[in-house]
Amino acid sequence: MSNNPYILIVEDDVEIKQFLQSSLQLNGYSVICVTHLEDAKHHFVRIKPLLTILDLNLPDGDGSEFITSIRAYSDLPIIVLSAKQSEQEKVRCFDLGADDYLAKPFGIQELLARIRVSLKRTSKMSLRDDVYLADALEIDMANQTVKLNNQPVHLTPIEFKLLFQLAQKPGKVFTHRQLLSAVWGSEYVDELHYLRIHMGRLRARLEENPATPQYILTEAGIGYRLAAN
Amino acid sequence: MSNNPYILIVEDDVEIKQFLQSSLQLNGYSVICVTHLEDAKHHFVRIKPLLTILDLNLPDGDGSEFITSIRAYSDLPIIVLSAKQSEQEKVRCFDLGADDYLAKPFGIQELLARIRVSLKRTSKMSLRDDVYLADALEIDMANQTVKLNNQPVHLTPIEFKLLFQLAQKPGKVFTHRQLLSAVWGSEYVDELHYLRIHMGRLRARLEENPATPQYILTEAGIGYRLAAN
DNA sequence: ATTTTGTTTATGCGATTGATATATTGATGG
DNA sequence: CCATCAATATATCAATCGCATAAACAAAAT
Repeated sequence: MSNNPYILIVEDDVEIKQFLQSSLQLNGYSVICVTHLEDAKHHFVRIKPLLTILDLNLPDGDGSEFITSIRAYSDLPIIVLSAKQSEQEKVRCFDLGADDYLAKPFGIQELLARIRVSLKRTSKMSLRDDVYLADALEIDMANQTVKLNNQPVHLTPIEFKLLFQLAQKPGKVFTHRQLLSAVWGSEYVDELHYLRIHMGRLRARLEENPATPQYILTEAGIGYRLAAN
Repeated sequence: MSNNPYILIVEDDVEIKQFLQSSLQLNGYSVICVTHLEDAKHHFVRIKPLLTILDLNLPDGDGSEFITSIRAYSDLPIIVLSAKQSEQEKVRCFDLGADDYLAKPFGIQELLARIRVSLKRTSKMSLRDDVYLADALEIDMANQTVKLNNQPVHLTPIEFKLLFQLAQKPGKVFTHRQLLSAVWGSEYVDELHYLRIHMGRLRARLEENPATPQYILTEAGIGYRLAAN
């Protein structure tokens, strides 16, 4: 759902790839390796790696194309590796949106240090505050806060998870089992009463008149949904 | 008082200093140059430069000392210049808190590109560094002072960091892990009790009645935030 | 030498959650 | 239209969890 703690390595040279992979893993990072541009883009979208290590020279194109396409929608850090020492090339990469550039041959300790710097910075950036908006309901993921008609509403952790789940797709019906699995875990899919109780509590907080709910709607025999529009 | 659009150059070699200064000015930056460590620290506190270019080899000490003392309270970017190519030296600087490291001789275009990257990143983080004022509490980010009822309050370094972190975005909830990572480092993200203890100590200093805090608010299960004003 | 920080233990409090019981709703067939 | 039953909602209470704080002390830093 959110950022996975992965480092994506885009490198076609088998030796360097192995070297990077084992070094990073030894330092406690989870690593995913790809060798082609298209794979890289595909994986980036899916796993949202905490950081990408990118070799510029790839079999199916120039790595700088990767930077451009990623930077259209994400600020996650990219560290470029390249055989080229050319200053022009470095400047080009930086201006496309690379965060760092190491020319080969590089020391692995330096790379690891630069990775630490990038990761630390990301964690300080407090990420973006993605906010869900559904009618008068405002759900701030980063702050785990909810506002109703611009009034802050206090929710407990479970209540927040429930509401967040429903807000993934307003209007869509989530089955009891889906909600139980998402909030409590897959081993709780039969504890229907948990859901009832906490939905009740959630309504008590959000609904003016819980008996005739405006936001959290019941689909008898199936589950619940958040009012669309 | 607030962030001035200055770049601080800490460099004792006259030739390089001149070269940097004119290059940066030609590219539209305002520049302040100093040659000594003590001057550097002094100016940093006063002008809060958007970025610092730091030569490690200074007449009155090692530049890394500057990094350490600055990083105690500020995340403004620091780019290190050094004649040393030593990987160990680079790693040391990065881990102290440098944002980038260029070994001499370097290309001015590369330096300019790296400066652009750092500045772009800072502007995305949009942290505040002016004065937070709420009721009787005054946090002066530029001067690193805290006043309560116009009386200076003494805070320990950790207490400073904690409070400044919260003051980066009053009202925003910082998770336990974010605070632990920002103040102690990412390897401490699970030491929740550190946070509790020191928040308690901070409250003891700032809050009239620590049991019903006015400024430092708890978000149960998530983290802490500074009361918005 | 003094202040600051890390570590542990214990305790009280209030909020959250889970468990149980009871009430309410709403669809359906008589 | 009412009776019935299943599904849903709520009310109440107890167990648990998370938080705050204190105290005591060692270790580290200044």
